[in-house]
Amino acid sequence: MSETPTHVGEILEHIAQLLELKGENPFKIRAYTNAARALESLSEPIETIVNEGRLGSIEGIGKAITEKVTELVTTGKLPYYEELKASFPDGIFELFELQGLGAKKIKALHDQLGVSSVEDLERVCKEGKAAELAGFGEKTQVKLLKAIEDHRKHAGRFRINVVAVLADQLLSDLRAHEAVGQISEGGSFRRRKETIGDLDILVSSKDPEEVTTFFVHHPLVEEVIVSGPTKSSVRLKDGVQCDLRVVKPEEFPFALVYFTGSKEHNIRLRSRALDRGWSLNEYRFTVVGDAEGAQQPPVIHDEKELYKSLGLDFIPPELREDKGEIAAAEAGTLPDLIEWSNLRGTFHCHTTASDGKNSLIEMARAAIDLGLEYLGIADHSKSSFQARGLDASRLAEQVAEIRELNTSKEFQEAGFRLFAGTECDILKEGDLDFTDEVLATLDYVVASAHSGFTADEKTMTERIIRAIRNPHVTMMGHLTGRLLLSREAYPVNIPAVIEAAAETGTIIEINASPWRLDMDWRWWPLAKEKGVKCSINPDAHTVFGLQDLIYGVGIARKGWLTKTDVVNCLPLGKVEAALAAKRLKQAEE
DNA sequence: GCCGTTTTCGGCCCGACTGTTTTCAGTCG
Repeated sequence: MSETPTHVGEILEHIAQLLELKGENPFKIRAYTNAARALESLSEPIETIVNEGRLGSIEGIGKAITEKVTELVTTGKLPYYEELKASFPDGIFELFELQGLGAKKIKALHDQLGVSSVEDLERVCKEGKAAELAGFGEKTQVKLLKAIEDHRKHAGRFRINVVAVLADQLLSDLRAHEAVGQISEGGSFRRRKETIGDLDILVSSKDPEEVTTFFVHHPLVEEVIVSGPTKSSVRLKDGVQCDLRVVKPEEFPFALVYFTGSKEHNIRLRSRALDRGWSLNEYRFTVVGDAEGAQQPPVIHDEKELYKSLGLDFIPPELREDKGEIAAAEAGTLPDLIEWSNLRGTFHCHTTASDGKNSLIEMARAAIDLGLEYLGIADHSKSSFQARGLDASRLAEQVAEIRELNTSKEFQEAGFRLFAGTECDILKEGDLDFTDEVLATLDYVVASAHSGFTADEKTMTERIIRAIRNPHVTMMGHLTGRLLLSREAYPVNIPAVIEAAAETGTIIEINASPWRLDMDWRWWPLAKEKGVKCSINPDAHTVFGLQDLIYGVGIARKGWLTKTDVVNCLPLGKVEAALAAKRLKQAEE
């Protein structure tokens, strides 16, 4: 069983928590936390890095942690961790997930009341014992019970579409308020992460209390968690937590950078500021040390000027993940990221022929309304029984219908075109659900796996690569099969798949459904480096589903992609050749 | 435990809010 990066990262995170419980040096604790983060943002298998002895060259991983991770990856065990863990029960880690509960309090609860799980904590709180501990009180006890309830009700994160709806409403209502000056979303939502923990909103105002009052009384707010003069937290409908910060107008750019994060990105900016003799916080630059000789920081009006003052080009929020964006901004080599307006069409949509809710013509008209020049239809193939997958004859009927529609006056006048495709199941062994003769009648083919998810990594990878080697497979659909917050990805060696895609000229999809956002943004820089093209596909099952494309654009941006990396930025006149390129190439070879 | 051109010691990002205190510790982001 191989150690996934997340698994190793999780163990380092646990070590940090255990050291905290033991009251260790805070900086040692931070070192483990930093190392855990560093490993979680890797874009290649950790085994490779360990085997090639490159672990120590990752920033935040030094001699001691290199040894421990190497031991863990090569032997599957880490005695140091086992020993630390021996003094505390396994349930202790879940306690760290409760709001308002940290290491100090967990330790007090454990040592004095024998609390070793969330259930234990619930019991001692109900018995009134928690309130008797030093530093605890009645209010703390009530808050802990509430935290347990919240944890059970809405543990975890939210898909981006859930947060987007709330954000749109709140931002537009706040924007209309007279006391609100500048306003922006922040946090992981602004960075367009695949899932969002909470929604951050930043406002500038000369009357912070007025804005805060308006905010905590907004109809979407179900509960106020904390509320101070400049900072408040509420629980919205659907359980999403939302934090509002109100700052002075001149503080806004500093606060916006600060609250957009990521934390790692901010730490880099701060140390860059220190190099220039300035301390950077969420409000301003301050000259540090003996001001003699230190240069005065410039006056900052917006984020762009802030980055410029640190010798950097403006870094789009999606890139602020400490994955090389600072170095690129310094060198002036940041990519010109793809934008929504660059999309000219899209592929991989469903209709009522399989499991979609709208007909062919309804989907086409919705695409025209969105301003698209073309739409690729890819209904399920016959093995997807549950989705009413099409067999060869139903597919042939649909192809005929598409060809017919393309000659219609309506399409001609709109300069619009449908492409006939399929979302063809990858069967066991990597065979496809249609014969090559059938596939050859289509404009393009999306190949996806919808079954056999329990196969091991080697089998799954071979299956997918075999499908990729078929000359008719234009693009790979939702590469890992993950359903965010619901179903884990099946194991697949992504670098190997990227390699095969590069070799064969196979496109890889960004499935833009907020449930998938697959292939993950962390892999796109590698794919781009290898020359693999991307297609941003909505996997739409309704006319509204086409709008999910916007989330796919966010993920493409996070993956450093430009419009030249994305095939559906090509105009109608050129995209056909891009779809045919692989078949031609393989025919020549 | 990590890091480094003031480099092998002595730093390590910084501030808001809450509750329990009576000036501050704990937690969070």
